[in-house]
Amino acid sequence: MIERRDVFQAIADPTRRMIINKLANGPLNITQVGEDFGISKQAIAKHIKILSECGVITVRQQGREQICEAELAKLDEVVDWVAASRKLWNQRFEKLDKFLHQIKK
Amino acid sequence: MIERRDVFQAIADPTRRMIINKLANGPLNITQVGEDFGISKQAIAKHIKILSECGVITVRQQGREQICEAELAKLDEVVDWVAASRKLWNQRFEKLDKFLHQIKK
DNA sequence: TATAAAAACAACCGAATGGTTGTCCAAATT
DNA sequence: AATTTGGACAACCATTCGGTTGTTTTTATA
Repeated sequence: MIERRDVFQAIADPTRRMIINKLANGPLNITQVGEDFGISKQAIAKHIKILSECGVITVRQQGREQICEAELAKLDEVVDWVAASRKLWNQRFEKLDKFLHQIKK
Repeated sequence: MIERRDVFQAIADPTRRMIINKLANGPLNITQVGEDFGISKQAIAKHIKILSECGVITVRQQGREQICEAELAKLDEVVDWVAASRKLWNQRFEKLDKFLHQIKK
């Protein structure tokens, strides 16, 4: 098994997606991030760690608090991959069109 | 842990992303999909199952073969989620702008 | 100063993940 | 008719995942 820890894995978990959505409204410390999720603060901290390792969020120290901020530019990687897949798919139909056009003559 | 089996999980694995890319060039049977990956056909079949359960590909029987075809429209869910997160993020700055504009008067 | 709060560190747990091998069946091919 | 081929089914395995609890350290606050 290869080392996986990328944006795709970061957004695979629904709790992490919710964390990203929460942070999209503005920076929060870990305790604030964890509010309203029914899980322990430690579990949240682990998600935060994964998200920051993947570059989807950044974390900075401020006194005793750990402030988390969304880095939504990282999600470009995901959108780019989808776009590239779509391009391949469309090219496939273009090729078919060209072929059909050719045999019609 | 809740039952997770959605598009986000489907594209989380790099092998599955490569399968999607391969199928974006046109339909293939399971054996063909598995070529050039260094893993067993059974492992590929499992990935195919997950992808089809998530609606990212469709599988149809044709004689003794199982033909897989990409359903890239399903990836909209991912793009939509990213877009929604971005929207929140942008609104955040708009609010800040409005606030700064207000205190300047 | 005593206490509460934020978070790190560590150990543990059950379930899911990604992979393997072996057996078997049905459809093609020879 | 015999053999190959595509794939299903099942059992197994090590690792990762998402979560827990308990302890400790540091920073605020009453």
